[in-house]
Parts: sequence; structure tokens; C-alpha cells
Amino acid sequence: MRQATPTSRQSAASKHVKARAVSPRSKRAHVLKGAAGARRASSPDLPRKLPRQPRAHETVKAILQAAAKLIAEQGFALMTTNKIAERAGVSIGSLYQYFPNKTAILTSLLEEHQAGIQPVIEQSMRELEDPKLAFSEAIRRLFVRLLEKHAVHPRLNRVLAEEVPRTRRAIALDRHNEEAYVNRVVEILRKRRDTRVAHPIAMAHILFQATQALTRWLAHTPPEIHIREACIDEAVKMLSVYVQERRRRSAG
Amino acid sequence: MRQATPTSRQSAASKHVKARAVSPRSKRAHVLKGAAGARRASSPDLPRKLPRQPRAHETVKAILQAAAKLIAEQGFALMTTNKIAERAGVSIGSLYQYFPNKTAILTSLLEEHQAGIQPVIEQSMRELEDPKLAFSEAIRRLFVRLLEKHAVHPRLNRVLAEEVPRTRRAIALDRHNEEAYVNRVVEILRKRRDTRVAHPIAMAHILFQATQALTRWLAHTPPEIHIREACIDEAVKMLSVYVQERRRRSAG
DNA sequence: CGACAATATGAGTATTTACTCGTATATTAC
DNA sequence: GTAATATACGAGTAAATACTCATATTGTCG
Repeated sequence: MRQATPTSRQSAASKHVKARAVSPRSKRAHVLKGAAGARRASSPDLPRKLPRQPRAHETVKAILQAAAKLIAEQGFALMTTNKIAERAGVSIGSLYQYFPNKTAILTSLLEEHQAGIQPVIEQSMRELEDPKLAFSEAIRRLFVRLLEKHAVHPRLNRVLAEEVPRTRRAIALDRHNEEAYVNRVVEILRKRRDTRVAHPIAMAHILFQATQALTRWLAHTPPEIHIREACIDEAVKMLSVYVQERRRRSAG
Repeated sequence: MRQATPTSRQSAASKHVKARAVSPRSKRAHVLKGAAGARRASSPDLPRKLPRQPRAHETVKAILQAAAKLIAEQGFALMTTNKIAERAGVSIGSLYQYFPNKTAILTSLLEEHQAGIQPVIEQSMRELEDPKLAFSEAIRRLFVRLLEKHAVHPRLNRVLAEEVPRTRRAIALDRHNEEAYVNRVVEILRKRRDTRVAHPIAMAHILFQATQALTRWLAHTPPEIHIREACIDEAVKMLSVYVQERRRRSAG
């Protein structure tokens, strides 16, 4: 019965999403075949339909919220699309009307977080550019703001960062992202007069990696408040002393 | 036929390992019921049998090698136990004679890598302890050696670090590990006279996190040789300047 | 050799779970 | 109103794949 037109399906649509990661030779035959209207192109990983009516937006929102809660509460391993739909109070069919596959939901969640962080970074970049503001202060503010953002959905963010398997695509995107930020930082380093200029590109990468790692660690690690404050201080110290130009003293 | 004794199996043994991660309510009924001898206790995640005879050791080695190759070549998503066995030239049954589940193979691989790194860290700790050696030099050697180790199986290590989903257990182990290293570093910081002492514990965590992140980045990122050297220089600079005591100059 | 343990085999199974599609209902357009 | 479209539904399916177990082979030790 589902068997219909043997040719039509067969090895369709990458079932199983191959262990959650990049699905190989993903054919995704006829991404959607009937009904026109709000349907999106056949690019994999793009929503099939864009929500047009308010209730559709509600549905999408409910799905994302349910997914977020599930993943935060139960961890990635226990998060299934059917559970998400159930929890969201919508049918599994509706879920797949707006998300082409499970990964897309994860991606959406990640993008949401990313979007929340973007303005923080923008602001910090502007502050770093401002020669009137001490480097250390600018960096401190960056840290504090990033940590604030991470504190909004701490569990969710922790799981997303630590437990969710990273697809190759996601990894590549991150690298690309890093490149952009590094360019930005290089500009800043060149403009300011109080920074070392040994190798701006290398420096920018180091700064990026260190900041990212420390932020994640601070955000995801059970907070012993005392230490936390000290760690922020120390992190800021390390980064600011590092970039600041100094009349040399001991070679070390 | 396989149906035998309906009660005996049924909901046995956590099939599927639940998306590769921590399997919930994993019952693992009768881990192994017949045959005595080299059988291990029923602790999950421990080998079922320890290899006794040379050929058994061969088998285990072949399995691990095959797994390493597969994961390095195809990525985590395409690595299945059956493929591993095939590639290793042993039967799937033999595989499960020495590994209780798929995760155990991954764990083994990770432990192998960890074991390779252990002595490097030990040596570096000793060098860091030696007041006659400049901090910067000790740190540089640490970096160089770590990168050497990572260069042995670069693909494998990259996938293990970036693609493989981390179980909660693994995450907890890492935290525990960090604690141990941090204690060690705190001791060193206290002994040396040329280091700042603002907050040794915080400092040690910062050092650990930064070193780990930078090493991983340097090891897993396509190597533009020029930059690579510069990055090592810069990383060493950042860390050593950070720990070194300085007559203060500008507050920043 | 003979008994007993260690090791190897691999077809078969159970289970999970992402995803489809025919159909029903709500909304909008005219 | 009614046609057309957007949305919702959810039982059912296919496929993947981790893992078992009955049986066969090989090694060891007296």
C-alpha cells in the first residue's frame, strides 16, 4: 500500500539520516511533489514550506520550543522527531512540513543561539575599535555579555555544544565564520596603536580560539561563583596583556 | 528459530545503542551466559572476554585498526560495527566477543590516543617544574610535542575530536581529568618564583583550556605552514607572558 | 589422544526511528 | 457561496544496524 509505484520511492530520502550526521548519497527524491504555494526549492536542509499564516508560525515556534526543552532535559540521545512533535502538540506530519529533516531542527536551534550572540559580538567589535576604551575593558565586556547570553538557556547550550554530533557541514561553517571574525580583528589590531603587531593574523586566531574556548568552559561548567569571577579576571588578563604592546623587559 | 525461549531475550541489550550515546534504561540482560574462563564481569563497557591467546590479540588489534581507518576515511557517520568487522577480516561475532558495544570501540580508540599523550604531558610537567628552564621554553616544547602526537593520525584524531558525539560519561571523565591536571599545575605555579600568584586555580584552568583549544585548533586545521609557525609562537607568547610575573606598568 | 577451554563464525533478529502520503480541516480569495 | 490554497493529521513504512547465539574450529594441557 505504501508500496505504491515501486519506482517512485525505493531508496528515497536518506532515511535514518545516517547516524544523525551528514547523510551520504542523499537522494531525497521528489522533495515534495504536490501542492504549490509556499513551497521552497528542493535544496536539502531548507524548510519545505515557509509558514504563511499565523497558526503556521505558531506551529514552527512550538516545534522549536519543544525540541529545545527535550534536548535540554533529556540530552541529545533521547530527542526524537516523534517526541518533539508530541511535546509540541502537533503531528509528526506538521513537523516535516516545515523541517526537511531532524538535523534541520538542530540547525535552527543553533542558528537561534548564533543570532542571539551576533549583536553582542558586533558591539564588542565596535568597542575594541574604540581607542579610548582600554583593551582589557573591551574584552571584559565581551566576556560578560557572552556569558549572559549563554546563561539564558544554559542546559540547551551545553548540550548543543557538547553532546550533539557535529556534521561536517557545520564544522566547515564554523571555520568560515572564524575566518570572517579573524579578518575583522586583524583590522582592529592594525588600527589601534597600543597593540603588538608581530603577526596579526596569527594573533587574531589565537584570540578567537582562546575566547571561544574560555567562554564555553565558563558557560558550561558548573559555576562555583568565587572561581568564576576570578576566572573571568584571569581570562581578561591573559588576553589583554597578550595583545598589548610592551616595552620589552625579559625575553621569556 | 532465533525466537527461542521467548522470555530469554525480548527486550534484551539496549539494541541500537540509542543514537550512539548513552543508552537509557540499558538492561543488557545476561551479558554473556555460557562459557567461563576469560570472561569479564558484567560491567557494561568493559570487554566481555580478555584476549588470552596470541590470535585473540591479533583480532582485537585488527578490529581497532580497522575502526581507526574507517573512521578516518569515511567519518563517524559511516562507521558501523559490521563494516569494522569486515574490514578487520574477522566476523561480527568476534568483534562482540571483545567489545561490549560500539561505543567501547570508540572509547578504546580515544584511550589509545590519550595514552600516547600522557607521557608528553608528564614530561612537560616536569619541565615546567624546573626553575632553570624558562616558562616560555617549557610551554613551547609542550605545544610542539602535542602537535607531533596529533600528527600521527591526523584524520582520525580530527574526527574523534570533532565529529564523534560525546557521551555524558566521556564529558564527565574529561572534567575529572582537567581537575587532576589543574591540581598539578597549581602546585607548579606555587613552587616557581617567577609567576604571578593572583589566583592559581583560576590560572591553571585558563592555561589548561587555552592550551587544549589551541592545540586542537592547530592540529585539526589545514596547515598553512607559514601561519602555523607564527601561531605556535603567538600561543606560546600569550601563555608565557600571562603566567610570568611582571613589575606592573599599565593597569590594563 | 581426549577433554576442555578459548576463539571464531555469520545468518538472523529485534528494535528503533526518521520520514511519507493520503486525507481532513481551516483559511483566504473572489 | 465555492474554489483554491495553506495547514494539520498520524498510522504506517522502510531501512538501517547493533547485537545475539547456536555451532564450528582451533589451541592447550595432562
